[in-house]
Amino acid sequence: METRVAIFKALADPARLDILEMLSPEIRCNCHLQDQMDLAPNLLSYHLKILREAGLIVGTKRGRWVDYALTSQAKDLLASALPEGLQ
Amino acid sequence: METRVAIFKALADPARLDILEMLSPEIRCNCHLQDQMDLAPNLLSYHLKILREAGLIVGTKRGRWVDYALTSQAKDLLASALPEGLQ
DNA sequence: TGAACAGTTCGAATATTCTTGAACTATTGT
DNA sequence: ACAATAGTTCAAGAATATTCGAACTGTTCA
Repeated sequence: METRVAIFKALADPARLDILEMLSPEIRCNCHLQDQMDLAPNLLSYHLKILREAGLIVGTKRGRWVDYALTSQAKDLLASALPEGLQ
Repeated sequence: METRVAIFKALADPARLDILEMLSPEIRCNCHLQDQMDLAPNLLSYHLKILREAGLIVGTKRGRWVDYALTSQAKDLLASALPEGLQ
């Protein structure tokens, strides 16, 4: 149940929805998100962390940068978090 | 965009997920929810209001009671709120 | 009419989340 | 080694959301 709530909390923020849009379906380095989003770098990190902890995205280091992408289970995770009647 | 966020905020709470489950797909009077949920009546009202304002449920008065049901658009609303890659 | 009941609304207290600024880690290039 | 850069973490304050208790509206039934 906690997982379900964490997923919806993760989605319940404009900045995080924007991030998810940018990762759909492409992989983006943090630096690219940074350029597009007009957010302080630490705030961007904060939002990325929440999405990561919800299991929706994953980041892999590449030199100085981090590439973020939707996880392969993101779709399923979300689907199974939805209440019965809304699927 | 505000609508999208409101929908996910509405889903981001255990009590509200429980309520939605109970309304899937049946119509339930507030009194039934009350019996099942071990929540103070005013708190239940609070959560119902948030779901109502997000457009997910609708309440119709019947005598002293109120029957709650998922709205006909609930599913579509949610679908169109999801980010591209998670549909 | 008036008492009992179902549900909602209000204001204040509490808890949670978001934002800010500064300090920190790790990598690159000189 | 040093300076510069990309990104993260931390502590605090600000903004929101949730909870609690009490008061309120409207309906039923005697």
